[in-house]
Amino acid sequence: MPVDILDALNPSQRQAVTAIEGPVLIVAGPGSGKTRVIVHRIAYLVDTVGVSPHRICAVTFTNRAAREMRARLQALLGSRAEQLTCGTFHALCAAILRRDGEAIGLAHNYVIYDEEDQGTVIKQAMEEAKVDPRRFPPHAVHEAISAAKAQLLDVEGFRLRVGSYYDEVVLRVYERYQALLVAGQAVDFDDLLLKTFVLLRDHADVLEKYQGRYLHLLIDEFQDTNVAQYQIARQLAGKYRNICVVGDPDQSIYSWRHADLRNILSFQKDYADCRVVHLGENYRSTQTIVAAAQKVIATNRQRLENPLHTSKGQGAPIVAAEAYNEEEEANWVVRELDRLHRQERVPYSACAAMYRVNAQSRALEEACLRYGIPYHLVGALRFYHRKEVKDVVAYLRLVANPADEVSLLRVLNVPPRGIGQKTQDQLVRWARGQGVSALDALGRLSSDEQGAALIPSSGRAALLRFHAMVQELRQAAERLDVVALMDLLLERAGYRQWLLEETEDGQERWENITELRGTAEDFRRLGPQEGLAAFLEGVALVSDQDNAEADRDAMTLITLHQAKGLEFPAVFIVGLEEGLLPHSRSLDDPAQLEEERRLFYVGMTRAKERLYLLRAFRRRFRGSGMPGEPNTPSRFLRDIPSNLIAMPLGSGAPSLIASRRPRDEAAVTPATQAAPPPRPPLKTGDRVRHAKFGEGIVVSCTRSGGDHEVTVAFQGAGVKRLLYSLAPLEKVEMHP
DNA sequence: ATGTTTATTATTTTT
DNA sequence: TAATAAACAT
Repeated sequence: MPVDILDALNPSQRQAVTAIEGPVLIVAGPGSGKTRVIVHRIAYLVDTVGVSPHRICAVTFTNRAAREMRARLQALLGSRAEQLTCGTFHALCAAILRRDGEAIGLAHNYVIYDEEDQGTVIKQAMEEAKVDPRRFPPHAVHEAISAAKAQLLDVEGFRLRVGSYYDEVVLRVYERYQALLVAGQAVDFDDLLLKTFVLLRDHADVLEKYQGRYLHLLIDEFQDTNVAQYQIARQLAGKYRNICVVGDPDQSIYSWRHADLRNILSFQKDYADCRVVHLGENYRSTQTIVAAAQKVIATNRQRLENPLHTSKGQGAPIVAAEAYNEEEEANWVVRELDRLHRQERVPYSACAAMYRVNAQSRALEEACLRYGIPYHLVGALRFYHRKEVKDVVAYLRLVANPADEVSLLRVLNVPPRGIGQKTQDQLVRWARGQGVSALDALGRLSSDEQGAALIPSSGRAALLRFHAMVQELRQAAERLDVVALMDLLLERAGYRQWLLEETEDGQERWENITELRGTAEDFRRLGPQEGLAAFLEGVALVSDQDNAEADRDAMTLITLHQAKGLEFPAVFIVGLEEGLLPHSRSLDDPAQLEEERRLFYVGMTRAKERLYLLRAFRRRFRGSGMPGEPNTPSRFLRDIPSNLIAMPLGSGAPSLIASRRPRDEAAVTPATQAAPPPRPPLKTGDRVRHAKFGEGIVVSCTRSGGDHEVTVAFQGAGVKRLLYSLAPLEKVEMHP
């Protein structure tokens, strides 16, 4: 019902939803109901205006966001939501290329290389181009190529832009790199965009097909799009010009992924008639938090004014505190969390700790473990990055696409088959000489005596056996679905047995394979060939598995980058120190410094009710012994008006953390809550009394961090592990 | 061919 | 610290 769709919206939101003709730019501050607007806009288009969902394309930045959007639309539109095109730019492009890529010479069964694969190809390319990987780190060269592709510069385009010796080196590698991808019928992430752009540019019929289909185009997180993505969007919107982009320049934090803020300016220039809607009402955070965040972001020079206001109450003051080191900092967080949980009935899941670099999660994790607080670490070890998962995927890729040399070399000797580096090198060289793929070269081994002579006889038999196995799998792939194929492969390759019997943590790793098998189940219904292709595409594009235990009441540990788009009633931002938040790598560049500030802004605006800003006086860097240099408080703290900041809990003195003299160490109030606990309070054999568990005997008492972990065998309640500082423990004197 | 030791080097990471 | 890669030994 149309009334419902518009009813729950404020005037500017309503404007954003109903402005359906022509180009629209929605500037949406944090917590302003951005997702809500997008979802309602689509529902409005379908329900009220009568646009077929088939003709709407919504682009998001993560698969997670796409899934969420689809789910919310399902609630509003029911099964009609299924016809909607909704996904990331990469997924959209992958689908277009799968359908029409042949027009630009892309095999229908092309593979998508992930970062690791791309790395191997780069190294190969550097070797061929005779570039010393020690002088030119492969990662940096790849980065340069990736940046070029994001600006839509292919090899020829880049050649024209070469302006330094370094560029020239990059160019040489770029040429080889691209040739290797083509030979393997493979694309990298950047190619998905670049090749789609080229396809739409050079093939009017294909362009017409997609332009004609998409009557409405919506792009979320527009501030984080790169040039290639923007240009593709322009192509798709070329016919109807109904393009709606939503973004917030102040939350642009991915310039290092080639996001280009100038896209917003370009949009206003390219679509001079575009309507601009500002969503400035924040429905998320208290006045205190909004005001502080506004002050912080207002310090940036490169900025469009975008005032934000909230109708919420003033709320609690922001708490800023200094701990002695990262361990105490983490303890402070966890103790306060525990206090919130007990005194104010705040669930753990309402709280998040955010940090600049992943390494900071460790201290927090340890503190959680120490205090028995459940936590959920976001994005730690990614499922599809695990060796065993990648191995199986490589086998499947090889079956789907025999030209994929990277995958072949990955699994050729996994499990070990006695095919060493030397044999592999020989094989590759011979294949190159013959101008065939490595797998085809294997096929020729038995008949070609000359070629065979190049391979040591010991390896030859193993190679032939491997080839026979792959051929068998390829035949089986014609009739077996993905799951059955996977099962066959695991047996024939001896992978299962090897994993379980020969490797460390074999059991655990096998379970990961089982999980992978589980995700493949969804692709069964697509039938043999289709299912395999779709599965591989999904694996390449959906690198995050957020099937994490969402039902558990646990606090969230997350990087500031990953936190974008989320919200929590209580947020702890840790590591507010010069060199960490602003990160040392951005200190010398004003533009990067502004991005660091935006990152902090993103973090602050995740908080609904409570915001804690922590820092450590000394911080150890990657285990380098003990002390760590004294830290200077982050310059960002200076931007927060002191009347919005409370003194640290438990501290008698007023906090001068937000003072204009942050270098004045004496002015900084230490967080007394994080004070070190007493000396070893108990020893094994001591008799203690606990308020709840009654009497017991100390089994052990060990230092854990700044605290003491006491294991006690209680008479009635069994063995418990307790923290001395928290548990209501009392020593019972043995004898008079 | 493969296992072991030492050297090196560290942001962020939606795809 | 810890992860990875190159060098080295078996």
